[in-house]
Amino acid sequence: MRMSKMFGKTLRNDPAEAELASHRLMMRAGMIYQASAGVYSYMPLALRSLRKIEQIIREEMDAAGGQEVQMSALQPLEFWVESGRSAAMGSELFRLHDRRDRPLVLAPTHEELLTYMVKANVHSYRDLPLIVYQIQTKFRDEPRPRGGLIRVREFDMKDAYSFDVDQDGLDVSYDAMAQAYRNIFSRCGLDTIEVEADSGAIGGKDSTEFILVADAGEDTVVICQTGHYAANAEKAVFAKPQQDAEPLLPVEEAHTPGIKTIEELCEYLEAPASKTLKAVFYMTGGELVFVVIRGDLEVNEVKLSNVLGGAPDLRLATHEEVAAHGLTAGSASPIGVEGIRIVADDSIDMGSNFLAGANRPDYHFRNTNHHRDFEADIVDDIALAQPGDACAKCGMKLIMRRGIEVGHIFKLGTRYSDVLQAQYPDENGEPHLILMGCYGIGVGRLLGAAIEQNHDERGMVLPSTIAPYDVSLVALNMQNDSVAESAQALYDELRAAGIEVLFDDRNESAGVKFNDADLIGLPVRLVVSTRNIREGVVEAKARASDDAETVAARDVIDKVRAMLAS
RNA sequence: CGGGGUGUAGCGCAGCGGGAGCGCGCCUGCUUUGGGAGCAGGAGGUCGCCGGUUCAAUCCCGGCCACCCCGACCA
Repeated sequence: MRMSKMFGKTLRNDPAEAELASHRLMMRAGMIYQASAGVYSYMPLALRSLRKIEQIIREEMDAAGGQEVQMSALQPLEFWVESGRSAAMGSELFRLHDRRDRPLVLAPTHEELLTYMVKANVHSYRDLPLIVYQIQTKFRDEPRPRGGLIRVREFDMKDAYSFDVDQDGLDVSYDAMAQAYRNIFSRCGLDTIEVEADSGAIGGKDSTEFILVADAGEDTVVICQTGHYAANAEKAVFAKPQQDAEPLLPVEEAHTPGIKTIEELCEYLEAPASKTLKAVFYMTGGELVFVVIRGDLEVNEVKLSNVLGGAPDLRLATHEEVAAHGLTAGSASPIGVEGIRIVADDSIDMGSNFLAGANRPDYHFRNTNHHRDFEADIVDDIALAQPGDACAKCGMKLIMRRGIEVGHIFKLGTRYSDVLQAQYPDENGEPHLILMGCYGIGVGRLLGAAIEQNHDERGMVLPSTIAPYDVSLVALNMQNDSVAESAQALYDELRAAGIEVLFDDRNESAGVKFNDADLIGLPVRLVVSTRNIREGVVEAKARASDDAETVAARDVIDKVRAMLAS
């Protein structure tokens, strides 16, 4: 490609709107054009990278036995009502009506439609297992798109879906997909970690996220220093500090004037936070939920939502809502509370004789104990892991990192086959529900994440496998006939050798060309100049390196190939 | 949806009750060519939209919209 003709110009100023490096650099390089919040068009440079990423994905999916399809993005709302996800996805689902006023959606993902397609085409256990995948545009009306391609409303995604006769088969498909994912990210030049994850609105049980560690990431992951355990903070478990059991003591009331927080209580009564019970109030679907957790821990709202069976619109209750139920925020405890669901973290059973609110202002109880003094309706792990907590597996300290979720794989089980009645007959003609898995990669997000992980102060430093071209061919002084001729000859020669070249044939100064080459960040830069021609050489430099070297003109192809391979 | 911020030329920004500007980019010509060149000339704007105040509004007031950031939410 001749840069003088390329659609997409570089900018000399950073666009003010872009904060993330990947967003800023893609804007500056003229790779993307924003139409609306979280809606981007891809210019040629970005599209070439995306096509390369797609091709890598396609090869690995095919190698794992996948068959590619393309499904309709426009779907009847009916599919989503039947699966129950119209309600579950709420306003995240783009909805529209056709001219006959029939309700439609722009598909945010394709489990429902593909399940119907499988019902129509899988008639026997002999047709299973089956892995089907698609690479296409999906739509989600995100509450807050951000970060360029990192979080968008219209996006390209690879989704694969597996269909198996039983759990063992699902496990095999899931493991095959996990390995394909490792291959894909590795081939794209990305360092990812695998973490246990919450499955959210997709549903299902086991799920693993592939996270690219980056400060700009939206997700927080919890990692054991040993490397044996890693999980999304939404899901992460940890070893809660144990306390020796004590003989149960009688409840006593303590005067605690003006004391409202755990911190104040601990100071006033000279007790550790782990000897207190904290009351936190949430609202979900109009119901107030009383949450109790040991004072040294915090509530994990995703875990809380899950133990409540998927609490819609879960949020902290306001002081007014708490007061309306006759409770006293700041000195509340579950003792004597009736008619309100009480959800407890299992930490309240780790220890005894806790300090807790007395349900009237300025008083607390000493020596409260679960079962003896109150009974929780649900007891489960609803605690949030914090940096420095102990790993549940080995006891080593957990650390926290920010990361970008580039892939997520789920064991859906019968979540969709049950509600949509996708069955197969076994050898005896007996019907069984098909076991499903689904496996997603955000293609555009992967490009953004790749740039997030591979850039310096001058621009992108793209992995060779996903760079839009292999080589920046920089001709210094195109006005000079010998430079123009020899650059053109090298351009032709490189292309004939199957090397993809972005030829900077513009009539720009050396500085502009070098800076643009650094910005776009192709793996190899070749320089043709009068100086080099005089010596019969071409200068070659890897984008990732500070050092350039000169090579004889006849050795350039071999040199470029070697640099691309390294 | 809550909080904060910004809307003036392609990009970055200044301005201010009465002439719409600067830097970069763009066009023409000449010179220049190893890290964002020089000189000369030039093009480009419903100052986000609607309404109000005023003799007069880009500027003041009100409403709306859009975009960005934090949070909520979310694959």
